Amino acid sequence: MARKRNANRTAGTPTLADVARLAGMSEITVSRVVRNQGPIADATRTRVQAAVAQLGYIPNRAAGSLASAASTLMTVLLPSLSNIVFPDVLRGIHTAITETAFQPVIGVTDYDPLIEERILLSFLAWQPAAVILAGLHHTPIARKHLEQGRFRVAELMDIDGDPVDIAVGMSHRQAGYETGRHLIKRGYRKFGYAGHMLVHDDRAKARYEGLCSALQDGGLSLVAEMRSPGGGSTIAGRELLEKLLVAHPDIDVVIFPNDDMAMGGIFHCIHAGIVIKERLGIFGFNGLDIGQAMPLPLSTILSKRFLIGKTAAEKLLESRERPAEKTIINTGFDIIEGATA
Amino acid sequence: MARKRNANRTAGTPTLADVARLAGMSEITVSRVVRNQGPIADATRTRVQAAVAQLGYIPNRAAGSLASAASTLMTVLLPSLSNIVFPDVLRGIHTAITETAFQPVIGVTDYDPLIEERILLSFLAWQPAAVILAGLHHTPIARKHLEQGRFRVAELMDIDGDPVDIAVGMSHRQAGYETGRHLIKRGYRKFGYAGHMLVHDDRAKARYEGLCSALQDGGLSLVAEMRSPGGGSTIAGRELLEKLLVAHPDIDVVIFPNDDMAMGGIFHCIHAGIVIKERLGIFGFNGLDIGQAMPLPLSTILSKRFLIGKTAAEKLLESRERPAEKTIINTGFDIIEGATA
DNA sequence: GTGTTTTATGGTAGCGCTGTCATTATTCTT
DNA sequence: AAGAATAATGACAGCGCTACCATAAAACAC
Repeated sequence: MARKRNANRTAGTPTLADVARLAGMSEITVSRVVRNQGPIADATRTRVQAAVAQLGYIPNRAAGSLASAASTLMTVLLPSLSNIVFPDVLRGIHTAITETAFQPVIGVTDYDPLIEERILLSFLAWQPAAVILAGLHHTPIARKHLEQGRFRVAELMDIDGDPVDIAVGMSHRQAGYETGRHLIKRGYRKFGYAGHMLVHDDRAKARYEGLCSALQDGGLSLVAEMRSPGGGSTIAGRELLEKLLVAHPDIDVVIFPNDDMAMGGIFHCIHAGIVIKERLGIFGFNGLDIGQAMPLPLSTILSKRFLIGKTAAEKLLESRERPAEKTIINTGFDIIEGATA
Repeated sequence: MARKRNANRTAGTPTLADVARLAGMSEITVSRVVRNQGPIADATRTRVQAAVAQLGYIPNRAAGSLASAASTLMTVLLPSLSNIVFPDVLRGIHTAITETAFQPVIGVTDYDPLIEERILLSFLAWQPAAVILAGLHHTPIARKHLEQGRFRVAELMDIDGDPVDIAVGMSHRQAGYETGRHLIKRGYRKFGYAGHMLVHDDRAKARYEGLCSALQDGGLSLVAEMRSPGGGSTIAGRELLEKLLVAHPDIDVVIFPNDDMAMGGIFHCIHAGIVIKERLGIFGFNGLDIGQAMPLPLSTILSKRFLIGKTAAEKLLESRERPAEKTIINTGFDIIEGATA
């Protein structure tokens, strides 16, 4: 009767007790061997491992997490998967944790703090060992949980602000500013901006503001500005630049919020016979490989997405505890001069 | 004494018992309300929900999974994150499950069945509700676990083979074959292939074989073939085409295993002043947006990656049980005529 | 009005593992 | 050689939840 429930559940799936019985050891010893924890005699280890292999034992992590009040899960909340930036970050995270026991659970927030909050709470139900999210801007409730939780927190991409524990990324404001200065130095004077309408893309916004402030410091300002109602795709960039040039034929350089859109801009120029760089400069952001493989390599800023993900995950692995003090890691950025501006 | 352990663990984190006490109900009733399961009087539900909100109760999924021998986790194993194809699939999966209780745990296999096996086993420790992986080719051990596990299985991308439960994808062999037929119809006769050396990319291989067999059926064969030692990037495609043309200047069309490489090929042609389509046809695979945004839209095959992910996840959500019989869903593909071949 | 089903709730016993505290054998000090 | 430290193992309770069975009240059948 007592076994009935078990019979219907696990139906032969071996447990620690089964392994212990076969190896002639206590459960706790088997547990220690499996977790590679505490002092174990070589002979014991060998015997247990043989029993594990023979039974094909797979530890039950739900039971383990419950007993130890900690899991091996790492919550990763990303704004989007359409934008290659975030798969790159995820790849970096994955590279760092691939040889560890950590397993990433991922959520996509669509750049919406409320969705982020909802997903975060649902993921906290697993008592994750760490939480990685993008940006420094979260809802008050999310922020409270991040600060009080029994897990480490890394906030990626952005470092202009006050992190919970660890921030890894770059200053997007500064990147925008440097973009402006670079283009002014190149001799451009009539600046256009071809953006998108992703309201919650705080980082694109910060770059935009940095750009404007560089122009201002140089005695200039944007002479034209448009935003694509769709997302920030290549097609959107292409169509938007066409419109922008109809409305403002006098601009001599256009800044796009990302490389995808900038490449759309290039394609429009090729199509319309506009001489890139001389007649119209084009500048992107991200430093995608494909932009650098073009006949005219795109002028842009290299954001180190893979490095950001990898660094953050490595930092989180360093300790089991929450860090005593906040850390900000600036991975920086590189201006890629390219041939389009 | 008995409380000591608890004190050090959860330190105030409210449990079901706390909610039950506050609401004046039994734990099981609270559990039912939280899970939205079984008949509950409206008044009870309201009272419980108020208590949940007041305490900020977050259910402990580890305990829940242990008790019910089932989790809300969905294991997703992808070959790579560098290739945009898989983030697209993941996006589709995410779209399908975003309003459900499922949470994706992802692993990256690097196209290696042994890594896939290792990650699969480590993820099975969570008793996932479903497993999604790419391709139909797995190690015998992995296959055994997939067949015997208490979860549903979907194998994505490929349908040329024998699935465990559900396969969602397209026939890559057929796609390769159609590519060959299409190009022959277009008048091309001297075929070159510019591939990569990802040994485990079974699908690229299947397309290659389909292509060869179409050529054979048309009384033709590849006159030139090279493989880039690196991955399948745009840069690789650009450099490879240059080399291929040096060795075989007579070819009149080149097929690439993906759009990224094909775009590299286009960039080489633009750079070298080769008239695309007339002098040299170029054909890719995937139908990426960026290829269609180019001045000469890339001739390619649209693989429906997002749809594959979404369909698979939806199918998995349909039932809690393993399906009685195997299902193969062909999402098909579209030839995009483009302007490059 | 009696029997039967349905609705709403609760008691209890685990799920499979690990933290805590003991216990015994072994090695090291001086 | 006696005491102290270390290495190796085990007993046992309990983590927070849900499956299972039971019960009581309400609704329904005839």
